[in-house]
This record gives sequence, structure tokens and C-alpha cells, in this order.
Amino acid sequence: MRTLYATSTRRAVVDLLRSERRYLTASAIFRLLKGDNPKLALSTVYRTLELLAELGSVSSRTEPSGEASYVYCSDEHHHHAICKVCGHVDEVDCDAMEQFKSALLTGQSFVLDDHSIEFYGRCARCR
Amino acid sequence: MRTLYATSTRRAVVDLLRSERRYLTASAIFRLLKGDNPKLALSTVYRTLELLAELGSVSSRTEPSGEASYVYCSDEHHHHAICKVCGHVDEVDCDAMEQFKSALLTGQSFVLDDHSIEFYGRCARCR
DNA sequence: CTAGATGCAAACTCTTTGCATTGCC
DNA sequence: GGCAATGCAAAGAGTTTGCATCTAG
Repeated sequence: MRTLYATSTRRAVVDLLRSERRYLTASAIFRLLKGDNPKLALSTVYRTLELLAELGSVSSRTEPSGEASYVYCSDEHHHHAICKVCGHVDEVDCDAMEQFKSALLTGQSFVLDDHSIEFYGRCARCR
Repeated sequence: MRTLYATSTRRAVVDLLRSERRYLTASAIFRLLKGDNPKLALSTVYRTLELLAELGSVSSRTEPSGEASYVYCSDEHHHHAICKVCGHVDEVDCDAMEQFKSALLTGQSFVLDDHSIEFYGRCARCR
């Protein structure tokens, strides 16, 4: 199995995502880190994000523009509540979903295997 | 206000989406229509899809690959149940969601304004 | 006839890849 | 020292745009 190096770039990307807790695009991350690391390459950011996604440390979504964005979060099954004001992302656990399945799919002859939910609203600080 | 022409290309795209009822990418639509319409341009398909989205006749999502795909559906607030086998898309109305809000967001100090759900499973025919 | 739609090709944006060089362990 | 990671530049893929031509109304 491949050995992973804890490089300074990787640490910087993880630190940034861990402190921001909102969805950031690769180029946004690149811009934010470029200052402290002038020779950083955008392709390295992409490769780091790909790695973090494989490791289950980040989750990605697609912005309406079509750009991919990433947020640091747990590897458990959960969903995201995204603040429309500041972009802050809360994790929402989804045990409740189980018991609601049937009600949500009333009248549909559909066998539910999985689901994906995004909530939009205002977080504790922006409320 | 701008006048819309009911051109043959537009009719063809709408007819296709209405009969397929599954998410199709612009290039898939292009390929499917190219046979009957050899001089069709991909850019026209994109422009038609953009128009249909504005009119509320199609809804779009982003495939894991990053490609945008489109499905013909109602303009009402609803969600989609997507068959993993054939891709068939059922519309799921979401009245039920209202009463589940609080349960789903238990313990979160988040004010919910909106939500987006996708269900994955097997449709009536593929079950 | 005329505004709107189309085809074609070029331009753009985001993302990925090849390869020589650098850096972690 | 050796393998993994990086920077840089080039290539890909999907999408958009400018413009001359065509067409529905």
C-alpha cells in the first residue's frame, strides 16, 4: 500500500478546510493559500482534494455554476445544513429519515435504497 | 417581451425529454436527435435546454462526472426518485417534509428555509 | 419582411495529466 | 537514497459566445 507524506501543502489545505467549515472551490482554496505559499500550484490543490475525498475527510458538491466545492466533514452518513448567509455548514445526522421513508414516498412504487439531502437556511450565528 | 418560436429543434428536444423521463446530458440529447436532424448543432441543444430551464419545464442536476443533465418535470416544488437501474425519474411531492423538519434538525440551531432531496432506488418496473 | 433561432468555429472555464524536479521519511 | 509529491505547461472536457445565415410568424 502506498505511503502518504504529510507535506506542508496538505497540512495547509486540511487546516484551512477545518477552520472554515464551509464549501470552498479548488481555486478559492488556491487563492487563500497562495499568499503564504507563492509557488503553490492549482493542480496540487486538486490532487490534495481528490486525496482527501478518497480518505473520506471532505465531501464535495457542485455549485450552480458547475464548479466543484469541498467541505471538511465526518465520514459518517449525514447531510448538510448550509447557511445562506455565511455559508457555514452544519452536519445533520439522518437516523430520522428511516421512519419517514414511507411517508415521503407515499403513493410511489419505488424501493428506496439511498437518499441525499441538502438543507438551506440560517445558522446559529446568522439567524 | 421576446417572442418565442416553436422551432422543430425545440419540439424535438421537448418530445424526447417528455418521452424519456430520465436525466439526459446535452451531448446525449444531441446524439439521440442527430440521426433525424443531421445538421443539428450541440450549441443549439445547450441553448434550448437553457431556455427550457428558464421556462421551468426541465430541472437539471450535475452528474458525478461533472456533466450537467436534464429531465422534463413539473414546475412545482418536488423532489426526484431516481432509479439506479434504468434511470427513470419519479416526482416526489414533499408535503411530508414540513412535519419532519423539526425531527430531522433536532439539536441543530438552524432555521430551515429550503431543502433539496434526491432519492435513489428501484422504480416500479425495475424493482 | 423581420426578429428570433441555428450552425459553425473559436473562445472560455474548470479539471486532469505528463514529466522533470523537489522534498519527506 | 528512494519513493511520493509538486510545479509547470499542455491537454481534455464541457459549455458558452460571436457572427453570418436561415426560418417561423
